[in-house]
Amino acid sequence: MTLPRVFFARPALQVAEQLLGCVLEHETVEGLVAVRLSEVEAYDGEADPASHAYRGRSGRNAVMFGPPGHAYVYFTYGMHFCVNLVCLPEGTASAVLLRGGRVISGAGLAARRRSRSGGLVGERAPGNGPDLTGDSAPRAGSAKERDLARGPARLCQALGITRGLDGADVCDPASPLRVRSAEWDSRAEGPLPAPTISRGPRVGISAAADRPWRFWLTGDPTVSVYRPHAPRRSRQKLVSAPE
DNA sequence: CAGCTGATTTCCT
DNA sequence: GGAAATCAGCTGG
Repeated sequence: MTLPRVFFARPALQVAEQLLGCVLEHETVEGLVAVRLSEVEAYDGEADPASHAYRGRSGRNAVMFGPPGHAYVYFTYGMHFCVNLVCLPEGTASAVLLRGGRVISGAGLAARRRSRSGGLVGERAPGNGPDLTGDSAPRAGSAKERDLARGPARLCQALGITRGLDGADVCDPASPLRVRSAEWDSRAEGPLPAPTISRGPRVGISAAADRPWRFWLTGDPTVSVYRPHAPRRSRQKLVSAPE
């Protein structure tokens, strides 16, 4: 079932841990792709130096200050999208970044989107030329299948998530983008036993890098590799050198 | 396999 | 002006 809004009306740390194993799905005219979440990170809004909301509200992050259970989608590095789910009541800005998962439905469509160069290529009009990449799913257990939604930008690409979905209500079963609870064990009348969860520092951030606010399913191959923040030498300006 | 670099644009200082 | 919650491709060991 679709996760109720009260699920998200809690601190991001709690929501993050319980989102593991839940399923994010996006339905478009192209079809449905569903991803079982294996890796997430909590961001504590204005109290968290690593959060986009740390310096207050802006055009980009406005959705984070809204009601819980909505998607905050941002664009970064000039080419990638990443998706968060907003937590806590309206007026606060915490959220959970979805960093990785396993594609459990629509793997063929996901693979097609992932191989479209760039990932920024706008929605192609239906019938706008043949799709040369084929529509067969990657071989089960292959590296390609594992990498379909491994990493926040790849997850968005596999699901076809762009800025157009910023603000989407993931608690509405009629929404194109929604989140289902982890599989239900009908025999035990409860959620399946939680797999082992690991936690550690968040990936690729410079501020508050010590807070262990990243959660993942222990041993799951669809969890992205940890990478500490690495400052990069700014690129030489492209100007003809004098003399 | 680890490590580095280019791509490319939005956002904030 | 510069860094960014990233990724893919290439290099060298």
